[in-house]
Amino acid sequence: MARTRATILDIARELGLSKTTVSSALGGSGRISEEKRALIRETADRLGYVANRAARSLRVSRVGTIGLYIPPIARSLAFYMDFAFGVTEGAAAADYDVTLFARGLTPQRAFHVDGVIAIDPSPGEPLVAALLDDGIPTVSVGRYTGPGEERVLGTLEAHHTELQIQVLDHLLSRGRKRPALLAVDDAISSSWAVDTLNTYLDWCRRHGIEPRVHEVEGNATPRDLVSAVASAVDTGHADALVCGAQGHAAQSQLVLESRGLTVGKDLDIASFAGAAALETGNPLISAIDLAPREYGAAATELLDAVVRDPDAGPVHRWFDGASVQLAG
Amino acid sequence: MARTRATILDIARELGLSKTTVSSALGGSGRISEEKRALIRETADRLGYVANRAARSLRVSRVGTIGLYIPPIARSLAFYMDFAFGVTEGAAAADYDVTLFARGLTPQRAFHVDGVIAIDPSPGEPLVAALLDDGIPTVSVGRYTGPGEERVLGTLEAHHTELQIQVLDHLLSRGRKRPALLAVDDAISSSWAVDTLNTYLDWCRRHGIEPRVHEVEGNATPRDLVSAVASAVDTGHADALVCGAQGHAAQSQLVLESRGLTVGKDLDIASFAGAAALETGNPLISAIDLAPREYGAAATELLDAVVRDPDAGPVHRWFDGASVQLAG
DNA sequence: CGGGTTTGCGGGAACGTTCCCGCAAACAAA
DNA sequence: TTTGTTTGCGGGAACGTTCCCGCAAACCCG
Repeated sequence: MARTRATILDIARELGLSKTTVSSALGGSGRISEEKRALIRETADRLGYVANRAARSLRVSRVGTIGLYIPPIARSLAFYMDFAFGVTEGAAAADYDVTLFARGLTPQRAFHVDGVIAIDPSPGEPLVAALLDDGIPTVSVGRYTGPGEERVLGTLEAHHTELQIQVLDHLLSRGRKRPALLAVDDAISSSWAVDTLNTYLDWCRRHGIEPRVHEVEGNATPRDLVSAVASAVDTGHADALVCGAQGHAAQSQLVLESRGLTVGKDLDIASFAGAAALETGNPLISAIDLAPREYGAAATELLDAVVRDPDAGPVHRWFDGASVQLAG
Repeated sequence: MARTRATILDIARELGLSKTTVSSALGGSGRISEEKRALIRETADRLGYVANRAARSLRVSRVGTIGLYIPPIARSLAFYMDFAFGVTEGAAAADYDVTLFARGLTPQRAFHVDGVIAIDPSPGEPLVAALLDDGIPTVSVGRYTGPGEERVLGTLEAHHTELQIQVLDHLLSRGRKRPALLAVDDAISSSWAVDTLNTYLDWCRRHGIEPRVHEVEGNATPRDLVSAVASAVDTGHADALVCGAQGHAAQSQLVLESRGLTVGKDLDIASFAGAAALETGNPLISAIDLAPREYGAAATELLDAVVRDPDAGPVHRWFDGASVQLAG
């Protein structure tokens, strides 16, 4: 119940040393004999010492915290959640804390971080614009276009296009010549949604395949999805469904199997937005695994780099951890 | 690009006052004339002043941060995500930051918070146990049973049982006398999962109804769900499906509608774990809306209370924001 | 053995706040 | 006028670190 933690001075007193000695012993710097260093370390964790972060921050004017901005999109939350965990893990490794930024957060609070990671920021997002305007070191995961975009210090991107083409090629190699795209009708179209549609259309053109695009609302009801799948299969004679929204692939499988169709035999299903529990790892669905945890960790690493050297100019990195999982 | 923020001293110099005066003017305390207070406030935000949190924390030995522990469960992430946003909003109102605790976080870091909110902590969770052991003020959302449970300072619970009974009663009032429970086979059975099953069994007994429990794996494949639904409907002759896992209600609707059955007419569907985009707000599905954002905000409020008065003894609160949305 | 260099450690200031005082001026009560 | 109280503000210390110094003792080399 001891509500006051041991300080560096307690350790010093205990050993008859000075706070300077203790500090440098614990910090690794300075010239200290090895025996003393070991002794200090030992008593430090005997007393349950843990450095006061506020004091350190005040002194070194580095907060040790990164902000994480997550867009308030109802779908694909699972991806963001995993991403957030990845950020947290990467941050712990680099001795950062992660604080959550929700939309509507007053930019005031943003000053208490060393930098922020914004995942899929939509162009109109005022918080991100405010952060950039205030000169907070910011890393964008996925391209950010919008006010202040020239001040984004780092951008991390995955090879979406290449991976999507791999998936489409794989369907083709399995003889599926009429893949339909169940695209998301994205009001605040992120760069990802736009790119995805273009990739599909391009691919169709290059292969002389007639594109079949079926738009699905962002928060479609099950009934909506049933009819979308029905129109793709029955009317459009699709022999493969390519889903743009997380969860839709698994849901489409439900629809097809309930109708007596066997996925992998009668039809194929693929997902461009994998990483859902029911999609990635499902042997019947070809999916892109964005590896959200590793993605998040990579974002942290990038942020750390630009925080350490803010004048390096905008840096762009590719994330190589994403992969495709091909079915059949 | 000014990387050094204005301090309280800058304001003082600018106005020829002392730091004490500026501090108390901004903090609201002290005896200051109203004109001076206004003047100080004005120049403060002219200079873009924002208080240095580290300095304040050091002085008042209050960090201004709460930790949020989220269990690493693959399903119902959407609920946790919304809950997290709710915590963030509530925290902002009470001038807290929220830092994310993932499992595997070294308890060391936990010292940098004023308290932590643990949502649905499983009994074996070592991080939560460590937090309690270290005397960190902890609020549990849902009952925590496990090592150190007597040190939990606050518990927030929703009226799960009552709400679930309401849902079952509603089904009965619509003439559904054979409701089947699609229960989650929860390895680390949370208090919620256990309570839910008991509620259903109790209710059946009281109404002289034969219980129909169909266990579904935590991360069931679509194919698993299809067969679970099929066995409930075809073999068990269920006239209503009650789903325990988030997302299963919407998915069951997909299955039924694909088979040509109309939800709300041929069969009913209800969800005990609402708050998913496709369930709550779906007029065909009776669902419990846990109101995750408000739930999170309430958790913050409770934590704030126990942090302010840690010696008040364990406090238990009911969350009254949850509701049922009845279909038909 | 005398000069210089290295080693091991301590003193003190600083980071930006808050808060306890003190103190003069103004004001009220006697 | 005298005494007491309120008002408005400032000085200084403290929170726990880190980091720049300084300074003895030990060591090295010729």
